[in-house]
Amino acid sequence: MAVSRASAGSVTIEDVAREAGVSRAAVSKVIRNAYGVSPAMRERVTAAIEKLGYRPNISARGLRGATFTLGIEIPELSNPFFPRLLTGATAALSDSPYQLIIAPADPAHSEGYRALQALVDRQVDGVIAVSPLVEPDWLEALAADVPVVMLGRHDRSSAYDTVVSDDEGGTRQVMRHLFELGHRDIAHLTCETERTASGSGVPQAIRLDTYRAAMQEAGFGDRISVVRSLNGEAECHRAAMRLLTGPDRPTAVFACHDEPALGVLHAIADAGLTTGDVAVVGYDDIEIAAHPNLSLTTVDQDGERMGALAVELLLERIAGRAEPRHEVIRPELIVRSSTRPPRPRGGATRLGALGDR
Amino acid sequence: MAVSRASAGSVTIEDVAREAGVSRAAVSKVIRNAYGVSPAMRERVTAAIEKLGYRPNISARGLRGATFTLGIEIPELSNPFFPRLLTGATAALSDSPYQLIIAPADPAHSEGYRALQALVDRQVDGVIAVSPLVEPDWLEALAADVPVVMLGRHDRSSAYDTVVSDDEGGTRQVMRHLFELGHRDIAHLTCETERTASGSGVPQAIRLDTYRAAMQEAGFGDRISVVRSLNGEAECHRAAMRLLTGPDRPTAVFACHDEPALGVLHAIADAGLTTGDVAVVGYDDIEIAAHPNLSLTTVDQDGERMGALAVELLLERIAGRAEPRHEVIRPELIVRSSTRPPRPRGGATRLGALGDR
DNA sequence: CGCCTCTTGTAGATCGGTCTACAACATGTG
DNA sequence: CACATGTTGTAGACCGATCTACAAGAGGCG
Repeated sequence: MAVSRASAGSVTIEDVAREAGVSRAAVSKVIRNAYGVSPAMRERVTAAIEKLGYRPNISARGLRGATFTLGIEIPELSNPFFPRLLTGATAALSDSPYQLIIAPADPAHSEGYRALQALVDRQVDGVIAVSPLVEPDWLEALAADVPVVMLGRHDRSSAYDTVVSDDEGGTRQVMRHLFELGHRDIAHLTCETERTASGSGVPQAIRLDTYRAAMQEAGFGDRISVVRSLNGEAECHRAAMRLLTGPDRPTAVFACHDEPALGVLHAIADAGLTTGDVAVVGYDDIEIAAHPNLSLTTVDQDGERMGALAVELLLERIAGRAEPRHEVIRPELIVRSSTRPPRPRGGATRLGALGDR
Repeated sequence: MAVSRASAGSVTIEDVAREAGVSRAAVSKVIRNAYGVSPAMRERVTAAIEKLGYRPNISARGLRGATFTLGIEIPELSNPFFPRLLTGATAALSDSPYQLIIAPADPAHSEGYRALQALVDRQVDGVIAVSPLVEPDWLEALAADVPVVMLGRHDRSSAYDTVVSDDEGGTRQVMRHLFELGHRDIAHLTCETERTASGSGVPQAIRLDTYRAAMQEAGFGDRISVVRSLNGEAECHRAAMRLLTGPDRPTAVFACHDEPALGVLHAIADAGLTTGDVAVVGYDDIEIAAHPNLSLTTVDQDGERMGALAVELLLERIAGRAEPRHEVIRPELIVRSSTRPPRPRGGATRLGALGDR
């Protein structure tokens, strides 16, 4: 283990300077790779640092210069999509001097606000925000203080950069796939209303709007069926159960992301049905979706890429870029066995009807 | 939103003091709730803080006093068990002045070391370490600097507290359950060797040792079969495939945690078998294990409780406790449909053999 | 040789808080 | 009334770095 002795009590820059027989400023220059250092001095200072196991105190550093810390704020880590973002972000930083720290957004408190504030209070050099619910205005004010990259929301601002997936495109792929299989009674399972206000820029809102538009355009406007549910597997399961045992059982359910989709699969099993009876599509392509026992058709968002891209943009901002950048990732439909053609129920007329579109 | 304007440029304690017409020290006293503040002064200072939207700079604070920040280091967030810890820890802090920050352990770098160092460098008031692989000595040195709680490893030290699950007890429950169902050819799927060295205190090592002991004690010592695999679903799947298609197919597989167990279920499906042919047991009870399409028998570790307990111990340490505390959580076997009695294969003799134990 | 420039190193202010020591004043007590 | 005690507020050192301004010395050039 070539790991330095755990910060050894507290060796300060003063100690290093004494050991090397130079001034504090000299040591500072060496560790910052600043101008005005002779090879001889660098040598001696480096040796002293090594010998004493010196590590700069980031708090002290933060008072004047950079902390080499990037903060990322994440809601509900229980959703397996978010760790994908983190994996990408961490990997993108692995050879840089920057360290990523994560602040979990406690849902009990005002969602992302507290966590983002906490990061800024700690003098991070930049923040990545994943919270879908913080107000754009507030975020803009934040961006005046510190570089900000917003992940996964579609509103644009010149104050901060964004990385989003093309949610409309992804949803279009889902709907086309279901239409091509012959589905027309397609329900959409999404979150409670406040999160999906049209125009809010939240991915779920765009998926919902696109679902509606696609149904309209395909001539199935009268079959639009939107079911809302609170977060959590149990809640989604309950909502799905109502949907499946209700009077107008759809032949396919498109869930706003994979977790509710798994809840639908759960309900399908409980209702004694199979995905042959009711097709299911999710969104995100979380790892477990590929498991043969679930085999969920879904949309891959490449969270790793999004995380890495967010870090990249943030580092550019820190390096001085002022013009905003807004990156869009192309999602990809992954077809698995949870989507099959609808079973003919009331005769073959329906399939025929689709044929003459 | 009663959220203060995003740190508003940078209002310092100086500004607040001027606004309230008092000294910096007075403001400091108010925000720290220190002794020697009259109600009148408190009033004026509080008003000034409110008016200016002042937020203390944590870096500056860290230079002398506390940062009210707890750090937790987590390996591989992709494993859904770890978010459970975080949920518990976050919830335990939701009404305290402390903020949790997470440092992901980049597997590319020397696992937990870098992340733990990063936290200490940032002057956290205490750290929770989840890394199973950092050396106890190193951790002890760390604990000399800052309060430490080690989560999930069984070695004890007087320098730091620990929170662990009773892995031996959990494994005993698993083995008893399998024996009672009639299984004797039970294989154990675990991680690569370095992680499971006996006596290392790593949970996987204890589960392995207990598996071996239980098999011996039941008289099946000659049927002990340990399969090793790297981390990751794909790797586990491959290892499981070898096991299932090999000459001595076991009737049950006990995996060291849920992710490899899901890999085994995957392999079982691929091999055209069912859990009627090969029973599967996992460990951790991650959320998806309860899904009817998987229905994995596993051991619940109550990660939320462990996380909350770790925070509790850490706060005690910070408050001054010096004697170590070592908490043990009792795990609980959750029986689902992935474990059924073995199918009689070579006649009924085997079941008979079990009977005369 | 005198002057100019470039390199190398240092002194000391500064960042925004905390905390100790102490001054000023009020109150209680013999 | 003199003195001890308690309360309330302030001044200023201090934490550990960064960073500006500048001094000292080396080398180049007419």
